[in-house]
Amino acid sequence: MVYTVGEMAKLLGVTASTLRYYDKEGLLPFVERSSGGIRMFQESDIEWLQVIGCMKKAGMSIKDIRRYIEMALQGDDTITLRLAMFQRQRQVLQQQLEVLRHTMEMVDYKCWYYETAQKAGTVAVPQEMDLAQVPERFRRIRQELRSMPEQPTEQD
Amino acid sequence: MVYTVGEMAKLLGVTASTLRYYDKEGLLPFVERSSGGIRMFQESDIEWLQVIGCMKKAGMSIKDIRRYIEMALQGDDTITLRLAMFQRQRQVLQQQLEVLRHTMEMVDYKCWYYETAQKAGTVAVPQEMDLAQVPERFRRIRQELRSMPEQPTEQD
DNA sequence: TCTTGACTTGAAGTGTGCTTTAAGTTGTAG
DNA sequence: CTACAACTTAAAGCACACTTCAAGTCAAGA
Repeated sequence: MVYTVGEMAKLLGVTASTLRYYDKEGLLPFVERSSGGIRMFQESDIEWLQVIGCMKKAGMSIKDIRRYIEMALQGDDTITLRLAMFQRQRQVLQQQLEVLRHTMEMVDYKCWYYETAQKAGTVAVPQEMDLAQVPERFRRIRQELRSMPEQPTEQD
Repeated sequence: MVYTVGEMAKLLGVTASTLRYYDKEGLLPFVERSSGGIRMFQESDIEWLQVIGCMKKAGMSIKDIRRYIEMALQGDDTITLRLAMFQRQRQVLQQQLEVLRHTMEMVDYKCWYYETAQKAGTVAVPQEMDLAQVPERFRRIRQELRSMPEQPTEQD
C-alpha cells in the first residue's frame, strides 16, 4: 500500500504542505517518487514519520532531526553517534520534565490562591495570609515566588 | 530597594531588551518610572516577573499573559476569570506532561535500540528482533511506532 | 561641568516553522 | 480525449518572541 502526500498527511493529522516542507528540509529522503514526480509514501515510512513526530515533540529543531536522518541513512557506522543523540535527548527531556513539574506547582498554588480569594471576595486574604495558615504544600512555592529565582546553573 | 532594567534583568537571568520588550507588550504596567523616564523596578515586582516567567514556561503567549496582567490590575471583580485561567492552564500542563512522558518512552526505546545495535554491530538485530525477545517495557511503543499514530482526539 | 555608561524609543532585522500563492503537471474517472 | 482534483515547485508571507540598531537622554562620579 502506498500513499500520496495528502493521504499520508491525513493519516498523521498534519497538513500536506507540512510534509512537503519537511521533504524540502531534507527530513524525508527515503520517500520515493513516481515517474511523474509524485511522492509515494510506503507503509514502512510511517515509522520514520512517527520518530520525526516524537523528536519534534521533544523540542528538537528541523536541522537536528535532519542530522539524525542523515546518520541513519549512512548505516551502521553511525550507531554510536545516534545512540549518543538519543541519550542526550533523554537528558533534555528529564530537564523539561522538571521544569514542567515546577510550573505545575506554581499553577496549583495560583489555583488555591484564587479559590481562596473567591471564597473571601478579595485577593487580600490569600495575599496577606500568614505563611502558617497557607496549606503546607504551597508554602515553598509561595516563598519562592516572592524572592529571587533559582539562577539556572548552566550545566550543559 | 529599586532596580534599573539592567539590574533586574541580571537578577532574573534575562536580557534588558527582553524586559523592555515585555514592557512594550503591556506585560509590565506596574513598573514605575523616574522623573527622567527610567524604569524603577520595585522589590515587590519580582513576584509579577516570576509569575510571568512561569506562565511562559507553561507555553502561554505574550498576549495571553497580558490579558492575565490586565485582569489582575482590574481588581477583585476578575478573581473568577483568573481562577478559570489557571484551571485551564493546569489542564494544558497535564496534557503536556502526558506528551512528554510518551516522548520519553520513545527515546528510552531508541536508546535500547541503539545499545542493542551497538553490541551487535548492526541495527538489523534490534530492527528484526522478534517481539518476544524485545524487553517487555518496550513492546508497546515499538508496536506503536510501526503502526499509525493515535489520532489526537480534539477535545478542547 | 563634563564624561561616561546605562538608560530611552521606534524601527528594522533575525530565526523558526510552517502556510499560502501562483503557475504548472499528473493521473484517474467518465 | 477531456475534465478535474490532487499533485509539483519556488517564492513570498506570516506569527512569534525576541534582538539589534540608531539616535538621543539621564544621572552619577571626577
